[in-house]
Formats: sequence, structure tokens, C-alpha cells
Amino acid sequence: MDLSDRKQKILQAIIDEYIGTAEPVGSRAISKRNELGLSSATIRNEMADLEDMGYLVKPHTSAGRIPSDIGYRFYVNSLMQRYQISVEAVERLKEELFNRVNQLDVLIKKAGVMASVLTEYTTVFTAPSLGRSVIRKLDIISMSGANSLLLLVTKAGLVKNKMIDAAVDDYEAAELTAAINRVLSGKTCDEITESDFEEICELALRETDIDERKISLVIGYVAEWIRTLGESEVFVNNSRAILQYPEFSNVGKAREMLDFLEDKDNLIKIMESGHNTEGVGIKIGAENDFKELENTSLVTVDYKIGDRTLGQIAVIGPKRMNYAKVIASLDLISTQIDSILKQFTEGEG
Amino acid sequence: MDLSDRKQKILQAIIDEYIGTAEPVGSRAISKRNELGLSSATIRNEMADLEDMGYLVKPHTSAGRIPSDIGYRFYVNSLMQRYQISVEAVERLKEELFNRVNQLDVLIKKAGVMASVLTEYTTVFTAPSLGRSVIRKLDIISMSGANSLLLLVTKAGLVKNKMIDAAVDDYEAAELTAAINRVLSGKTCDEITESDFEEICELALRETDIDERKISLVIGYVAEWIRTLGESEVFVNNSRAILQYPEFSNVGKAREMLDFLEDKDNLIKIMESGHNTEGVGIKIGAENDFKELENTSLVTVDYKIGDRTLGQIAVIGPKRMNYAKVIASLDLISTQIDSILKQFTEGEG
DNA sequence: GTTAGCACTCGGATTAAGTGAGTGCTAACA
DNA sequence: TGTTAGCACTCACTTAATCCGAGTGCTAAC
Repeated sequence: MDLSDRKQKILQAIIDEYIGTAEPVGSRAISKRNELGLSSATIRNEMADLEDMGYLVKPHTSAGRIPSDIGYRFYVNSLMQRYQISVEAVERLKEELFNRVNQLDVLIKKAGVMASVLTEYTTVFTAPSLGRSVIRKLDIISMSGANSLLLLVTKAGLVKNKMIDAAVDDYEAAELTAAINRVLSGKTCDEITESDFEEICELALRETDIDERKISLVIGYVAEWIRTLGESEVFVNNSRAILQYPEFSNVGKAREMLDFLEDKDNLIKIMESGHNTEGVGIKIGAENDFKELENTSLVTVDYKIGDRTLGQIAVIGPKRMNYAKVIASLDLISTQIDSILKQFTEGEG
Repeated sequence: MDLSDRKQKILQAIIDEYIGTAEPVGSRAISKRNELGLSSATIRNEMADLEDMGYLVKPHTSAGRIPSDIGYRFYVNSLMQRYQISVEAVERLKEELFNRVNQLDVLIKKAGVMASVLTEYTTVFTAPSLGRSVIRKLDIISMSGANSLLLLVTKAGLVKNKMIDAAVDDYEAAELTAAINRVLSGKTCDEITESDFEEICELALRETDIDERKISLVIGYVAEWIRTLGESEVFVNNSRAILQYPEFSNVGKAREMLDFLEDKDNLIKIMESGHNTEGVGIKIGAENDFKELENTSLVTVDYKIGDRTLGQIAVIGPKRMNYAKVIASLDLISTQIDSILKQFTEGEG
């Protein structure tokens, strides 16, 4: 099961080569690199061994070899060199993320875009989960007219709003806002229960002279809204990147993949499946739960506030992706988000 | 220049056929339809005439004919049959648009999606222009912490928010909100000038006891924000639809097109160029200002509130698109938006 | 253990021939 | 005079045959 040092070097050379060219690599190409000082015949023998052991695969008899999923896995776990992201790229990322971004959803959206810019692959990210976000403030805002506006701000700086079909005047808005915040402020959406809303209604009924029907109408809207806010949202960036790679050079395959990426339910499942890993998670080819992804690899990272996970950012690319670069990029982005959020929330009570 | 009745019928038959099959159509195919009772030889003669007149084009000697841009133009202007959208589709659209949508941006987004669902083509739409929207209310909301939230609601139901790096307490928020609304409420963003903000500052300074520096800080943020809000935003739906059509069966072409659709500046220009038309505007092939669109057609429609244009919805598809259906769909959607917005704003003062 | 040499494999490119949809023209017909 | 049948011709596309070369596995010599 163990690989000799030489076999490892050869495997690494093959994978490095294949990642660059997307062509099956032959013994001669490796020999010519002259890093190992071995003839093609020797390499050929070693390659045959590596194939027997399952690390390499031949597309057909007279082609070179390409890495198997197991080969990639070994590469990722043991062989891969650390990738150093250029100072300029880091600077650009910092500037992009820090620059006047003080709303969490905007920050994450930018982070998702930057991930696809850095890696040149398709990225998927989930919007910050409201279920796990702590409510800072929930306002009802009176509009002159037949409706009013609900406004929710979380501690991490996420802002959501919703127009409702209920007219409230300034007094009612202020009183209801106060009642709501006395009960909900500091809770996460997941923690809020039916009885919280009952409590709000009682509070409003007892301490204000707002019409009971109006209270229950408005609080009903709030309750319904909070429920829907818990639902996950996913976004895809740069999905057309897959057209760049020879793996998808036929339109049919490409379209299948794009269709797959369009289906939010799939994406949510993917993101959930990537979630149970520490730091950067990698799924190679058939390791993915979806058949549609059997020719791609998925690299995911969580973003969190403190130790509360808010969502994930993922990169989807061909199995022969530049793992080192992708991992370094996601790592960088997640630490940046972390430090921004820390700074962003520490002023708060 | 005039086309005989028979020539028109033949041209129509050719275009109808070509729209369906995407294959050059030959004289025999038209003859076999048996609508005209003419032999293929006769049709052949007429087709030769139509080619001389510029309505048809031959890809090569021994292929059938395809319509030229001029041919399509004549078809669209004079030949095309009215398309009747199915009752179910209309119902679905109404339900989708009316159902609990009371924010303009959400409504337009849904309309854009529905346009691509109905037509099965790529759609582009501009977000409602804030520059031309009348401000209903601009609120400053106090957050417990180092920042506060700006909230803008337009008469048509567009909601925008922005976190700013300035702490205000409830008193300051209420007073500043009042001052701002006394000056800005009822104006469109385009109408607001520098002196409006000066007026707000004076007002706040004279009638409240808020610190002068804080007033100018906050109002400065508001001014800056309002300026940026004037910028156009465009969105693309279902861009992968282009992969469906044989015109883009090679990945290179498809990618070029997708890249083009990704560039928001292009899209803004496209939408602007489509704008100066009444009702539904159609640009066929080379009629478009962009070389990238020379093999596509663009159908645009404005959506407006009263007589104030807020933005556009456009369909981009192959030149052999089903014009009748696309036009009918956009027409339907724009009238629906119109009636919703009418109903939506008529309650207001 | 390493390597040179060689027969063998097989996908991809190249070429050649065949196919068929379509055209344009001509001559006959109503 | 308009319509049509007939026929030679064109040309993209398909299929088959051939060639080419990168790559392999195996063997024998170093």
C-alpha cells in the first residue's frame, strides 16, 4: 500500500502535468522533465505499478495515463505543494472586501465573486443563514398608505426588509417595534417560537392602546416572515467558467452541468454535504453525492461568526483543478471574512 | 419593391418553416406543404426572385434558403400572425406576479424570470431606475452600535437600504428623518440637488439640537448614497438558454456570447439602445449596435408607472426566434406590470 | 535495477468516394 | 404567358480506408 519515494515523485509529476495540459501524460514526457534522471522505460515500469495500485488510469491502451480519484486524493492529502497567493492578489481581495462593505450579505456576495476571480472556477455560496443569526433589531416602519415595511437587522449586519399589507401610523409603529424588540432582540431566528409572538401580542395589548385586531394582523405578518427567512438561499458565480475546460467541450455536457447548477435544491444539498468538515473540505469526483458531479471536484469552506457557522463558499471545477490554488484562495477568503466580521461586531453589546 | 401576394405567402412559409427547423428550406419542402398548390419548380423561380430582392439568402449553392435580416424584418412588420398566449399561461403569470408581491424590485425580477419561462429565451432586465422614482420616505434608523441604517422607499414600492458608519440615537434618527423627508419626500432622485442637502442641514441645525458635525456627517452619507442609487442595474436570466440553439452549438461561440452577456456595461447600452421605441421594440441581427449580437435578435419593452419609464425587459434569442410569441409575451407582461403598479400606487397620496 | 530496442495498439487526422438535397435552366404544356 | 416536368450540376455531409504517431509492454543486454 505504501508508495516508494520514487513512485510518489512520479505520481506527483504526472498529476502536475495533467493539471496543466488536460492530456493523458506518457512516460516519455515525465522522463524528459529530467527531474528524476530516469529513462522512459523505467518510468513506464513504475507507471504500470501505479496503475495496478489504483492511482492511475489509462483512457485506452495507447494513451498516456491520467490520475484516478484515488490518485487525486493521494495528491491532495500528501503530495501537493502549498500555493502562495501573490501579495497583489491578497491586497486586492482585502481592498475589495473591506472597502465600505458593512452589510453581511454584500460582503459574502463579494467574497463569492472574488473566489471565482481568484480561482477562475465556478463558485457557489449560501447566503448567511438567518436561522443562526442573532437579531439586533426588528423595526416596523409606517408608510403613508395602505402598507408598511418590516425591517430586520442582525448583529452581523444582515439587513432584510419586507412590505406588508397593513397600515400603521407612527405611534403604532413605534410601540409595536418596541414590543417586538423587547422579546426578539438578541435571539436567533431559529430560537424564536410561537409563544414569543404570543408574548409580543400580550405586551402590545397590555401596554399600548392599539387595536387588538391590528396587533395580531401585524405580528402575524412578522411571524410568517421570520419563518420564511430561515430558508436557505444559494447563489452561483461564473457558471460559464465550465465552458473553458476541455472536459465540457461538447455543448450537451456543458448544458447538463449548467442545468444542474441552476437547480437551487441540488446546490443546497451540495453545500450541506460539504459542511461537516473542518477548514477546507474537498470532494473528488465520485466522492461527491451527485452523479452529475462525478467528473468534477468540489472544495468548500465555511464562513462563521465566532464559532457559529453562517454559510459556505464552494468552488466547483474539473477534477484536474489546481487544488493548491483553490485551497489557498478559499482559506484566505475565509480568514478575511472572519477578521472582518470580528471587527464588525466587536463594537456591539 | 412590392411583393406580390404569392411571394409574400412563400416568404412567410419559408420563414415559418425555418423558425421551426433551423435548417435551410428548399423549394420542395414548401411545395409539399400544399398550401399554395404550386410545384417546386414554380416556388424555385419565386425563391430566386426573393433572393434577388434581398429577402432570402443561400448559405451555399446546393442548400435551401434562409431569411436575410431584411426578410425577417418584412416578416415581423407585415407577415407575422398574431400569437395567442394560452389562458393557462396567462393565469400562471398573473398568479406569479400578483401573489404577495408588493415590492417593485421583486415584481420586476419575477417578471423577468417569467419572460424567460414563457419564451424559453434569455432575458435581460434593468432594475427600476431610482433616478426616475418618486421618494416616498427616507428613514434613518438607529442601531445600537457604531453604525446606523438608511432606508429609502419609493412611491412605487422599491426599497433600498444602506448601512452607514455613523452612530445616531433614537432622537437624532427621528429628527433627521423628519428633516430629510420634509425636503426630499415627493421628489425623484434625479431632481435632488446639492442645495436640497444644504437645506436639510440648515433645517436640522435650526430646529434640533443635534451636533452640527454629526448632521453633516449623516447627511453627507445620505447625499453620497442617493448619488450612487441613480446608477443602472441590469440582470440576466436563463443565459444558458442560448446553448439550446444550433446557432451556438460550438462551445467557442457560446462562450463568447455568455461572456458578452456577463458584461453589465454592454447590457446597459443594449437596453438604452432599445429604449427609444413605443411598445415592443425589435432589433434584428445587424440592426443591433453590437457586433456580438449580429446573429441574434433583441425584443425589448419598457415598463412604466403612469407615463414615467422605469426600466426595460428584453428577450435575446436567435434571429429565427418565434417573434410572434416573444412579442405577445412581453406585451402581456408589460400590461400586467402596468396594471399592478396602477393598483399598487393608487392608494397613495 | 536500469535501459535500449522493438513489436504492437489504437485514437485521431487525412483522404477518397459516394450520397442526396437542392438549384438553375430548358423545353413542353395549358 | 405562367406553370411544370425533367435533367445536369453543385456541394456539404457521410462513410470507409488509410496513414500516422504517441504511447505501451515486453525482452534482452548492460
